[in-house]
Formats: sequence, C-alpha cells, structure tokens
Amino acid sequence: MRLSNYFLPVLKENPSEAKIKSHQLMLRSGMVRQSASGIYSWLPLGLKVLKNIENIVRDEQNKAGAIELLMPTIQSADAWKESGRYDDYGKEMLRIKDRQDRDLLYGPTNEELITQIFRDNIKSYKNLPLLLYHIQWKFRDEIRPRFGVMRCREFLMKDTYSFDVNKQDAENSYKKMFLSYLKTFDRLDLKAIPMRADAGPIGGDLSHEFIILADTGESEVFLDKNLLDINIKKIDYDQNNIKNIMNKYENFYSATDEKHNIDQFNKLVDKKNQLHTRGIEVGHIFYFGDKYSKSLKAAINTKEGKNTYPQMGSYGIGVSRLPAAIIEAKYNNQYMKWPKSITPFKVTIINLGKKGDEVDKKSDDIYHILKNNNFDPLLDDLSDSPSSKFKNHDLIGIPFQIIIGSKMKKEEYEFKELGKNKIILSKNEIINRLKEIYESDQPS
RNA sequence: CGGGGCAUAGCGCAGCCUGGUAGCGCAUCUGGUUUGGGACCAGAGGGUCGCAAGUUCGAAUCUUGCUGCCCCGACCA
Repeated sequence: MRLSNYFLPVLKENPSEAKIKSHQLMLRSGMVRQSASGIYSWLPLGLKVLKNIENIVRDEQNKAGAIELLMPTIQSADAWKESGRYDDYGKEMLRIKDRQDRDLLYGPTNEELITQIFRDNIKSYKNLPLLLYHIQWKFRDEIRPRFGVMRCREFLMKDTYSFDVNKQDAENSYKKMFLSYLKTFDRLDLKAIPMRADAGPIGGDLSHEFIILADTGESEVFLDKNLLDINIKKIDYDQNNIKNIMNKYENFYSATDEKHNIDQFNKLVDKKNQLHTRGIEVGHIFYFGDKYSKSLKAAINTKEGKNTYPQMGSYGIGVSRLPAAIIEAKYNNQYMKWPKSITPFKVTIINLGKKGDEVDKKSDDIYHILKNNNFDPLLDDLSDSPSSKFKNHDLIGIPFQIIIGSKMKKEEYEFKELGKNKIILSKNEIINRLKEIYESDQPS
C-alpha cells in the first residue's frame, strides 16, 4: 500500500482523554476513533490488526474442532425471558423496542440464542459433542467504559458454546478450549496465564480466566514463574496431552488479587519464583452444565432412548480488547512493535527521495518486489521531511523498516528491526530475511 | 450509581477571576527554499466559544438548567 493512497490520520500530540499508553497510541497511530463513550470506529490500520487477531482466533478454534456460525447482534427478548436472564441481566443489557413494540436487545452474549438454535435442530446424542462459535459484536452498557477499546461498551468477541451428552464429555470440551486458548494467545506473542475464576453471572462451577501479563494491567496477579516456561506449541488436541498440560498449569500457583492467599503463595512457591505483577483479562471459559439447556428445554435423546439436557460450556475471547492488551503488554516505554503474527503491514519502506529521483525509483522497485512476494509492504511515498517520516513509522509500530536514501549505494538497502540497529543488505538478502522471519515459528 | 474534573478550529491549549464580539502552537491549503531523526520563509482557509434560558446596552467570560466526555470506586471479554 502506498501511503499516498492510504488513510492513516496520525496525531502528533496525545488527545487529552486518553490516559493509558495503548489508548494514546491507538489514537495517535490512526487505528481507532471514538464515536461515543465506549464505542469506537476502527480505521484502516486498526482494522488490519483486528482482522489479523480475529483470524488467528478463528484458526485455533477451527483446529480445536469448533464450527463457525454467525448469530445476529440484535436478538429477540423471548429466549431471554425463558432463561430468566431478561430480568437478571439488569441495566447492562441494552434494550430496544421495534415499531411493533416488540422487545429486542443488542446481544451482550449468546447462550440463549445458541441454545435455541441447538434446540430447534439437534435431537440426538449422535450429533454430540458439538462446539459452535461465532465472532460478533456485542454490547454491554458498562457502568464506566474506559481505557479506549480495553473496556468498551461495543466490543468484538469470539464466543464458543459446547454441547455434550454428559459431564465427562463436557469437561473434555472444556479442556479442548483451554488448550486452544493457550495456543491462540501464544500465537499472538502473549504470555497468557489461566487462573481459576468465579463463574460470575453466567453461572456454573468450573471456570478459568486467561490473564496476560502487563505492567499496566487492570488487576493484580500473583504467580509462580514456572508458569511462564510451559511450552504448548507442540501439544495437539489428544485428550491425554491436554490433561497433562492442564495438570502442569494447575501444579503452579496463580491467582488474581481477589483469590490470592498469601500464606498459600509463600508455602507453595519459592521466594525466587514468586511473581507479583499486573494483568489483563483477555479470555474467560465456563462450564455451566444444563443451566440453559434445561431452562430453554433443549433436550436430546440418549443412547438409551431417554431425554437428557446437554451439558454446556461457553468460552469467550475479547477480540477487540486484544490490540490494546497487546500494546500494554509489549510497550517498552519508547515504541510499540506489533508481533509479526498480527502486524498491519509486514514491512514498511521509508522513501527519503524526491518524486522521480533515483531514490524514489529504488523505493518503488523494492516495493513491487516485496508486493509480488506477498509481504504486504507499506511504502511511504509522501514528501514529508525524513525526520517526520521516521517518527511516524516508529509510531505505527510496523516491526521491520527498509530505509531508502541517498546515503546508500545502488545495491545497498538499510534494513531495520524496530528497537535494533540498522543493517545493510542486498535486495535478495532482504527477501530472504523477511521469508526467514515470517515463515519461522519464533515470535518476534 | 457515588465522588472529582473538563467542554474555545482537526489535535494540544490561552483568554473567563475584572463582560466590549476570539487568540497561540501543531496540523491543513498555496508558492518558494529544504530533505538521514518531528525543517524554513511568505501567504491563506477553518470556530453560531457543547446546548438552552436568564442578567446586561453588550456574554466565551456572570447565573440557572441540560447534555457530552474524562478520572477514582463497585462491575466486567
């Protein structure tokens, strides 16, 4: 993409309403703009990041065997009245009336709707287990939206729902999602720590929060450093493997401040392994049994020909929160640098030449080559001063820059990874370098 | 919802106390000079001062009401 044809409204100064780094950077780098309190437009750069995250989440759901569908944002209140949550959910639910005075709502979550779909279409144990998910905008009329897209009222969420014949199968589904979440966050280059949680308003008796570690996170967390070293990359979805990995996590102490027990912490964790830091909740999984299948009468036939209510769970990831969460986790007080898995552009070319000169032609040339190699390059072909270009490119956080100026010989290209020193490479070396970077498993 | 704060050009702010019809920096546009870490000169455009009512000859400025936004707390992906 040529910057001259793009829409990237960057700000030199921090808008006064933005108080935390991710919010400031997302506004300044032209990723988002606020439309109302807790409601945001995603501008092109931000949307690319959001979509990249969404696709990783989707890919890992698919690998775990979940099936994607799409439910609407606006729901009829009927199912919510059946489950009893129309009254329970309170003011956080945005209620709407249509022209016929029917009760509608902007979905804050989808247990009722998915259970309804299940009820209308599945009658037999033979169709289970079933994991269904969608990635859709939700609305929760938060008491106090804040921190930009971190705590929004309108937000994009991946939510999966599991249906199983019995509790044991349901636990297997739960474990699959547990692993899927670890893999998802790992691909986003995040250290996510699963922590036992209260089930909250969704109800149920088994629940984990997934917390990513960030100094500026909202909640205090306490954990054993050993948790940071567990490698889940090579683990497949075999139930034994999953069980082992879950056991590993459960073996080490971790807790949010509400659940923290200082005596246990000191007893179970060596002083040198004790980590007290902050975190951001990016995922939450629940097993809640037949709470909804029963209240919505979604019964199925068992092998024995009897009726039973399927055991359910739900599993959420705050997709639109993640760009901000990643910035909070990755920001090093000087620059933000997108993980290579979600960077909006894989590489950016900083053209320091004038329109039509040799430097300009060289930039154009490498731009086309990178484009043909599917590296989705951004080319800064504006006529700004060099210093302003450098600043802007550092701001938007694309991890790799190619700088083309008159200082270099014809066959030489400056290649710079954000936060590291420039190196001089040839055209072919650049291609190979980028291939190496983007085709390897190593996070950048 | 409780407590605090803010609202003046796209962004950051001054002006308000002491009323006289709006200004600065950045950004934008035009012309020229520049070009390796937020350049320079000259010129230009852009604001019913959040909304409404009141006081006054006169309101960005004083009064009242409303709305929006931000921060702290309870709640949450």
